[in-house]
Amino acid sequence: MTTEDSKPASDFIRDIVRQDLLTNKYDGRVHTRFPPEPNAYLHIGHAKAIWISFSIAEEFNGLYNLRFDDTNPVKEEQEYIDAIIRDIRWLGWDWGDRLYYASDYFEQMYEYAEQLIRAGKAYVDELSAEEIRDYRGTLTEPGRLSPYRERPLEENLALFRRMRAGEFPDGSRVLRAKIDMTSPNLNMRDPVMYRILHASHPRTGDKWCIYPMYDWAHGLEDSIEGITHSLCSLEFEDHRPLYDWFLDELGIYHPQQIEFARTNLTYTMTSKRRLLRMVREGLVSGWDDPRMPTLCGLRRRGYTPETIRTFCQRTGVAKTNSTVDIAFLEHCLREDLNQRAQRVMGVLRPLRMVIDNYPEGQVEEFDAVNNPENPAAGTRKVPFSRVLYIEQDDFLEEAPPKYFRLTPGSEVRLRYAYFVTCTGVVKDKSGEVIEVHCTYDPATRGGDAPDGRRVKSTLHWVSAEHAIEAEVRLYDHLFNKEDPADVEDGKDFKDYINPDSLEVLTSCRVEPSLAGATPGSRYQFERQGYFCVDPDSSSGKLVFNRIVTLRDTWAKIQKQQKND
RNA sequence: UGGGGAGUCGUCUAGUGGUAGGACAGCGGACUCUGGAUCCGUAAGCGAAGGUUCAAAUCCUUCCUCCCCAGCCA
Repeated sequence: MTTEDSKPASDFIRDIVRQDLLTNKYDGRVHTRFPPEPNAYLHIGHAKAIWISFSIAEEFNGLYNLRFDDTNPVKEEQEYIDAIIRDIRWLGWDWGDRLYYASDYFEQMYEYAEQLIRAGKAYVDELSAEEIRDYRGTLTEPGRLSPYRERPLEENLALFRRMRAGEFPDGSRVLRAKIDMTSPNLNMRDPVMYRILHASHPRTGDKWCIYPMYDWAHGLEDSIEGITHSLCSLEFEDHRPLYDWFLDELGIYHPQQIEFARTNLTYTMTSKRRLLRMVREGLVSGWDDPRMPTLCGLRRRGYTPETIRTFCQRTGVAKTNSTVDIAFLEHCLREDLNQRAQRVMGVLRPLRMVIDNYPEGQVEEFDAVNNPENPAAGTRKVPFSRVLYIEQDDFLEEAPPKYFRLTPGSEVRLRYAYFVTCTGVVKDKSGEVIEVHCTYDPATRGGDAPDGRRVKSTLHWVSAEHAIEAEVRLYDHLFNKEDPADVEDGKDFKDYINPDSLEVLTSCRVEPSLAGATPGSRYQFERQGYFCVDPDSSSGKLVFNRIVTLRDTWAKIQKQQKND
């Protein structure tokens, strides 16, 4: 990790683990797991959960498992399994041979269920889903006992076996734990352990028609794998008594569940349901749309795994609900990319510049630094000629205060090349400037004036004759509301989608050294931002995604001037 | 109005009876062949009220606010 902080993270979970190690609670073992349900793609929030579980195991010389919690075949698909594996690998985690599936434990879980029935702690209920809900009571009123609650053990056993055998239709019966219908914790009011689902499972096919519920399955999975610290998010706090109850009643190995707060990001939506909707309704191009907070989206956008891991570490672990400013993620990104990205010149919105006193047909090559943060990255040659392209933003006929770029009569530096002075412009019929004319000072070759005169600005440029065309996709936040999940009455989260989150520029010009750049490679276009070659690129046409802009103090000044 | 959690600068986070610190964002400045990077400076916080104590973010009491739970989802 090049950018990860050197000091080890410390938080309340690490404190607990340290304490457990001290008291030898699990024979000195630390073993965690990340248990995704394969019903969607992973997003930045999952990256945090993965980081918490995996980095803790790593730090304490423990082990970590990747385990698919595939207990609901109605929603789960192989596509998601494959994507999740790919994404976690990309983040840089290696679980060795410890890739598991809850479905591999179905038989064992079934046996445990029979054990509980024989112990008089579970029963087959024939109430309908609606009735069960009704019998459960409310937050303030206790529930009522199901009329099927006191069946003889043998009858429960027989019925449960027939459930497994497929003798009953979906929804007709469930297996319930017999706990306490008056518990103030609703999860303890005889929770459902198994439901009948005649659905084909991505891994077990049609072998099963009863599937375990989360609360019943999860502790068993942890127990079977010998997990020591089962880390999950806050909403499962209420479920912990149930997690404990099942394991205690069964008398089997008992890991401890510890809950932490999820990490949210401003201007970002991480609800699986809504992300799925955006994909299905075509609001984005897919799970890997570079605007998506999914790991594959961030990857395609150009984020590095190191950035994400650093971000996870620096935002910390706590039990307080938190929403981190996305600017912090972007800060981690820039910090990382600044160190590693090769510099290059690219003009997004080309404006033709003619240097009138530069010899026609002449071409010079200038040495350009590949990465000022890393001298070992060396230099490259950039061709220069009489006709160039500069950025439209870098010329203004009437310059506002503090505008240091090119303006009639002003002198600026063309990066690595010469000082040029603007002598005039050419306009089209509508009065739009379509060409600027300059003269250059041959004495400033390389970019420095021997007489010591200074310019206030340095512009990037490309030689018109040598530049290659490219498409550049400019991204902005997908939502224009700080908390898009906070949907006001009568609105839909779609109302908060930023209509300007994507701008496609098709006639950009980049320096010739970029020819042959491969998808996934990242560059800094000087003065503009970081860009990543998109897989949509073909041999004849480069497509870049803007990962993030450079910090832009001029944009800030402009904003202030606009407000004044 | 049941139960479970959480409240420290705008945001995230340290602190565990002894000077409330860091980071991002903000503001100001230096430097600069990227208005980048870097560097320096600056403003800003213990949810409230009582109590214990020489001393409280920290311990006690009461209150307030926010989040989660009534799936045969996870």
